[in-house]
Amino acid sequence: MEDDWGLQAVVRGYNNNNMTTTTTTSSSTVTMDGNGFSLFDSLGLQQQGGVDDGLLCFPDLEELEQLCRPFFPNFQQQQQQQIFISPISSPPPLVPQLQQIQQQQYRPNRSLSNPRQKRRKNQQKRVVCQVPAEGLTTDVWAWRKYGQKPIKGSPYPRGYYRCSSTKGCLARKQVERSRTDPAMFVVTYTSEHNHPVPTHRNSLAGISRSKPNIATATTNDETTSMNLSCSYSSPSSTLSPATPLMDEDVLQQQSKLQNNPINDDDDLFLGLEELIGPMSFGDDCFVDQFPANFNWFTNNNAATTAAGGGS
DNA sequence: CGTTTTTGACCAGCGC
DNA sequence: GCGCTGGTCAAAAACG
Repeated sequence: MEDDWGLQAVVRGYNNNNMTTTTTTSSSTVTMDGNGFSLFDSLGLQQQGGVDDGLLCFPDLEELEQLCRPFFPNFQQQQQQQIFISPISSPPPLVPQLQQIQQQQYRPNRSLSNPRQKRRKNQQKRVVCQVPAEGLTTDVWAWRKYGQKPIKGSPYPRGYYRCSSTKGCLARKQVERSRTDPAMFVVTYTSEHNHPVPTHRNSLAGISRSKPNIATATTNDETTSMNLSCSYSSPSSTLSPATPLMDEDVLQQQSKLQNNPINDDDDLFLGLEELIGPMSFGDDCFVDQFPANFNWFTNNNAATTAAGGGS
């Protein structure tokens, strides 16, 4: 697995350095630049630089605003604000309204009464986040890998993850290395969490299935495994994919993290919950919950203001 | 024992 | 209709 970037047991969020987030609907996409972007500022752009894989901009401001409005009753006011979100926190919460929409549109779980159903691909809404390799870190959600596929046109396979916090949670996450910039990873979220943020990790047993040498824990030459059994508490607890991006520092960092497991996570979880509320992330339109001038900060110390969407 | 990753197989969407 | 492609399932193995 030396080159298997497919996330290991749990993919836990991001460090938001240079993170770019894109919300995609059937017809449009919103790209959020992690360096303090203005969502609406970006709307005028035809194409977001630095975002590969064909990400587009949201062409319809009104559509976006309508999506946002249910989540931001004071939407206009919030456009004047800046909301800081901790790098240890997950992307924004999910809104009930969108949850309903999503559940109506997409029920991929074959275990449900219906046989496997797929929403038409071109109608899927999703959020695409582009994060640096070292930005793939912790997330309040627990993700379980359920598949990996090579993607045509890309030398890197795509890993498929689902939320493992709660049975029946439809949240999905896809992670693949950027084709144009192997140092970056494209994380795509679909569907939504149907449960609050987990406060304990007892459902996450086995997340730290780290192997003695992560750098060797790969199965695919073209992929890199990201060890994500890291603590949430450190702003530097960013784990990059094993190789080839793995460098000495990261390996040491991972080693430390593995030797210093998640004892403190509960406190952090609670802190997160207080900070951001019982958010849900994974619906097609999470990003829509951000106010227009949302800034995604990478500095842990800056993350003191509740992100939009909390309860 | 409960959880995870791995991975081949299956299935549906889509383009031709 | 056919083939390609992407997304998911599920069995087996591994881990704590």
